[in-house]
Amino acid sequence: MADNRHSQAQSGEALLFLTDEQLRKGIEAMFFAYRGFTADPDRILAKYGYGRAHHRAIHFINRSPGSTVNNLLATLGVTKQSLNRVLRALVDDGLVESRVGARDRRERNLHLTDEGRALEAELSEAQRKRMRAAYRSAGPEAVSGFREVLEAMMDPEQRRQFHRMREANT
Amino acid sequence: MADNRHSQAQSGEALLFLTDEQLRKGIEAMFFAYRGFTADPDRILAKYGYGRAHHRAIHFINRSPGSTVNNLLATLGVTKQSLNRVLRALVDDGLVESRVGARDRRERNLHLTDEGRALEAELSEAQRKRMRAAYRSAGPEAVSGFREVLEAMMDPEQRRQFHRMREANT
DNA sequence: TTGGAAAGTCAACATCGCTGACGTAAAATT
DNA sequence: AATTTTACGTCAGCGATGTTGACTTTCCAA
Repeated sequence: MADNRHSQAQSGEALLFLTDEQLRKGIEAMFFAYRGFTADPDRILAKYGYGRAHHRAIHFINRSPGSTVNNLLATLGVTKQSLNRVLRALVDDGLVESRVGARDRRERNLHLTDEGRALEAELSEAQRKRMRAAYRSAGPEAVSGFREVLEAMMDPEQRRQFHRMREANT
Repeated sequence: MADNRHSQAQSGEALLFLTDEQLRKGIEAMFFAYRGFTADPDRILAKYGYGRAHHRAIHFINRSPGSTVNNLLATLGVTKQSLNRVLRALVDDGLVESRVGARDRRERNLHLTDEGRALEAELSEAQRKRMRAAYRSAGPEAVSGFREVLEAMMDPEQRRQFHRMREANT
């Protein structure tokens, strides 16, 4: 139960990366890396009195300008009450604009203001800087593998969201 | 500012993975993948009325049995007050044992009880199952790249913790 | 023997998830 | 035209998890 005994017996080296010990190291790597991943934005957000929830909202509004609240809800995977609290703060502070939908007036189309874009840029640059350094040090092939494994770790629903994001490029 | 214009000019394809767009995709992949990464444990923890903080404590106590509270604090990167609340719940519920240190009686050596080990196994198996599936689908070379990039993303302090963990194997 | 480290505790607070309930407006359906 | 559904906003309350600050107890070591 503690160790994956198949790996050695079944096909030797080829499956060594599937031992329980290797999997545990992967789990721990995710834990520590995610801490690094959020560290820089967290420091910036603290300056403005925001949290990670605000960052995520800002990120995806910037990513898909004009998107509706419901879309954002699905992307973020939180309740509307939770998102509303965050969104209200951003709108009140003038970082996000909420426009009544043209086609369907029940909908609200979300956009970043200039001020919102400025914060997005600050957050994004810090995060990209770390990613760039990690990518550069690991090299293109490692990056490709990194992306493959991450994608395989997502739930199907999350993977759909992830790919939908790819199409939403301007 | 919006796009990394060097990449094409400087050395063509070789640096395409460092465009801002590629970096953004990496950032989003981390976000969505981490959600998948924690989804299974979260469901299990909810059954017992625990959260992620309990999971992390259980994981690292299992990983380094007999470790002190201070060690755990450094690994988890939280305050002792925050950890204490979690640890107290686990001790009260009989999942963790806190033994007075033999050499230094101020210290507390933390161990999982049989019940604690049972929950650890349940959580760990769920998480490893997902990792195993992701690793298998991506292949050994991808896994190697995955690990390289994750490690490069950590803060130096976190990387030290990460490697220290490697040595702590029984 | 006294200073300080390690651990525990209490209080208060903030972020950010959640559920439940309710209201309004607009679109869709019957 | 009346009803139902959808989209959004909001209030109230709760829970997990992080924080700072202050204080006590224990006990090693200079």
